[in-house]
Amino acid sequence: MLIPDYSPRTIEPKWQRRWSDARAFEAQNTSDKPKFYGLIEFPYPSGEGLHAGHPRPYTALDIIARKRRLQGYNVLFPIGWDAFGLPTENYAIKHHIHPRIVTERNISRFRKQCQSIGFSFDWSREIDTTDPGYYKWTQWIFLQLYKHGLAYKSEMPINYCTSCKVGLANEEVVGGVCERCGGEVVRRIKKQWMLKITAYAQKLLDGLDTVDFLDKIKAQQRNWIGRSEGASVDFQLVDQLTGVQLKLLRVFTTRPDTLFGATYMVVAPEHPLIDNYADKITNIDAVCRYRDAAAHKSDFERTEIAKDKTGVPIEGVAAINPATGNRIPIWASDYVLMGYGTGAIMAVPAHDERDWAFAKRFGLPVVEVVAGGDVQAEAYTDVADGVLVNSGFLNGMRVPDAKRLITDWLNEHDLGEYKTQYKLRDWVFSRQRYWGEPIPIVECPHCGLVPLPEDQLPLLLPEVDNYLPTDNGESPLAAMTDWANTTCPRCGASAKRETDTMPQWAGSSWYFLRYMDPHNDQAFASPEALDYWGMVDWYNGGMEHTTLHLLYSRFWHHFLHDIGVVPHAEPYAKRTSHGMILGGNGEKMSKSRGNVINPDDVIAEFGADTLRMYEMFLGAFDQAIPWSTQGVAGCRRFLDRVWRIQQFVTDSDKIPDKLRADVHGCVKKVTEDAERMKFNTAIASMMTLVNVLYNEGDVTRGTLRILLLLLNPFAPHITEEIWELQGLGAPIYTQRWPEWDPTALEQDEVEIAVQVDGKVRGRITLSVNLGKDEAERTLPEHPTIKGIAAGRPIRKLIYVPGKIVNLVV
RNA sequence: GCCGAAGUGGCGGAAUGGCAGACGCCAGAGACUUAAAAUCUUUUGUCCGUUAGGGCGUGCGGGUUCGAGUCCCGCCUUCGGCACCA
Repeated sequence: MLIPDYSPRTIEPKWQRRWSDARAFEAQNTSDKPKFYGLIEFPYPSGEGLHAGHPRPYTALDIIARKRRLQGYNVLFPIGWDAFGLPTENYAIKHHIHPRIVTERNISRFRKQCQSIGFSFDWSREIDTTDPGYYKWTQWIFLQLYKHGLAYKSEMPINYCTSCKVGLANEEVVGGVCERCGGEVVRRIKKQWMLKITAYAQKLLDGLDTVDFLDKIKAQQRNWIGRSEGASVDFQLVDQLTGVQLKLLRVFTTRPDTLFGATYMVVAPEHPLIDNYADKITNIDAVCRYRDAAAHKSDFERTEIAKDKTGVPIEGVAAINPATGNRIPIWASDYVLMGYGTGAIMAVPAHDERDWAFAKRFGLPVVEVVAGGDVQAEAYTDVADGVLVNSGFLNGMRVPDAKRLITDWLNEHDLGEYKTQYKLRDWVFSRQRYWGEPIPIVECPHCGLVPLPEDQLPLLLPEVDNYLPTDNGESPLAAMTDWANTTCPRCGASAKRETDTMPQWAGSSWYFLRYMDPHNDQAFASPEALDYWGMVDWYNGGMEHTTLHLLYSRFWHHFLHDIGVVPHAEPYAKRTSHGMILGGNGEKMSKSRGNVINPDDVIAEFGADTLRMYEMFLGAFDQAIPWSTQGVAGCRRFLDRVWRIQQFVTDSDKIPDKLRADVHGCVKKVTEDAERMKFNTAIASMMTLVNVLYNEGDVTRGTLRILLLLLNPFAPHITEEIWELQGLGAPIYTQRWPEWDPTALEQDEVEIAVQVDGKVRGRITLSVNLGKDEAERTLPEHPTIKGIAAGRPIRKLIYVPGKIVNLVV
């Protein structure tokens, strides 16, 4: 049969139009079919357009979505744009273009690129977080959080460039200086909006037991939440000169059993104790100097264990160890962080590595309270087996018992109690930026913080001329007095709007709910839609989003569930992750490294189907992989071979007997591997099948049908085109996924390897029905086995049916 | 530093504790062609050997096991995250 050339340039736009005209991939909000909601992380529409990394997870879930449709599901596979954010704003500042214009331009480029790859997104549900119709509901959710006491204002440090006089994102601070001007960056305290995610720490932990996330994702979230059990202990502070009792200093410890070994205390340099007792601290100047120096370091720099510990003694104020009654010194050191626990610790140098390093550095006493190590040589941190010494009434007890006893004792004497502590910190929700959702709160001199009434949402971003933050560190909106000055919704007095905006995380914390009912202007989604589509069945994204976006969105969803507006506590039933695509040189793709691959170029040269195949074939889906342009050609070659199969298709709907095992084996492999995201081996098995078909030269219409159905989710355009050319019926997207016949895969005999002491020395063909006992009895007499043993006595024979025979000689 | 991963031919990678290197790329040889491209056939971990065959091989060092790329202990290196990039 004469066939036309394979021309992706022609057939790909053709099928994209057909699917679009037929609304082939639009999800129905009511259906008799079972539902499947597959979700990818919606992109940030950057100025650079899609790079080769984007299509990897998109193609993966597109394969799942297309396969599910063929398997008879009503599939929701949506797309949108997470379009607020810093890069757009910085671009707007630099080029004096409104960020909305920049955003629109970027979105339209992204949209076009996604369409050219043939993703089966439901374009009728496209959303954009910067659309007032969308961010109205982001603001609405914020108001609910506020009304339930989960949004509050608190003093938090921001990075502040002393030269540009603007607040900076962490990313804009490089090596401790401002990325743009190289100026000095300090931490400045500013009142900021916070969300009380810590109130959900336990729920977020417990919820993990109910969902199907990869273990490494659960592990990272658990560690991030960082639950630890211990005790809070109050230390009496005293004036060192007069001995007069001052306030209590509270610490959290996971090792209350070591209380007798607490020989000093350490507070974070920002600890309020310093200001409270400034008049009593005799070396207050030195302490303040130390505090200023610490303000220049990040938490990350401060807690590095390898570096030398720094610190300054707080003279004039001491603490009383409640167990020993001893007066112990207090130090300020930056290895204690204000953000974790109480910002103060009891130091037990004998049994904590950081305390040990600090004590050695400053000559503080090290007192052993758990026997078993040499605490003058190194900290002894074993908790399981130690026995208490030098610890009064705890002596002779094991660590776990001592923990209980001392905590009970503290409790009885009103000096402390059992305490569960989380590493998780509340979420700083303010940004001193223009391109974000305005926070719908008014600050009234009489009423305080007043939420905007819900009927006034959305609170629109005003038009401003200048997107630069103001030189006192306030948001650009603060300079927009027409907008910022308003009246109090409660008392009508003149009042001021909140001028900080929300972080980009806000819009992405609930977007998957909007897809369920994107055009609803009465609610963020109707209860029916939420009920029908929830939960997301399969959410794939990057590992880099595990601890922030994924946790933030789980938090919001738990909250929405608690106030009764969504039907499930957890948003995502299943979460998987993909590896990054690196540049050809093995480094992260970035403009500055000059190793960015643009999918448009690949499509122009090889076609979208080749791009999709290659992205899925180049390696294990969950691992980072460098791009190889040569590998792309191999995938195109495979599609060419598939195309040319048409030359020798015979007019039979049967699968030839001799090919049944190959064809059904491939159906099984592709069906199962796709579910496990083993796309590379699924493709390999289709390549193997095509090689077999070429070798046999016997391709019936029946065989071709199955090959095309299997390949369709991976390479949808070429398969539809061949299907049509060969007259195989209505388009593939209306067809059914094939099933394999297990009987086709059964074999009577199997050839297995024979090992001697674990090394392969020969092979033998055995019946698959040969039992283990029978084999171990009869095989030593088998001529082949005897030959392999070569006269040596067989001491033992291990037979694993269908796998191996191992002789021990 | 802390948390989570990864390390296998020239390259990307495959392998429920059971034949290491499937599939693909690159490279070599051959066929077709006036020629080239494309395509097809074929070789390809490495070392010794004419062959038969054998030695060595999954980051490094130990261990468990009849058997380890896979499990355990200790290292090294690389990647992701570390809360205002998203």
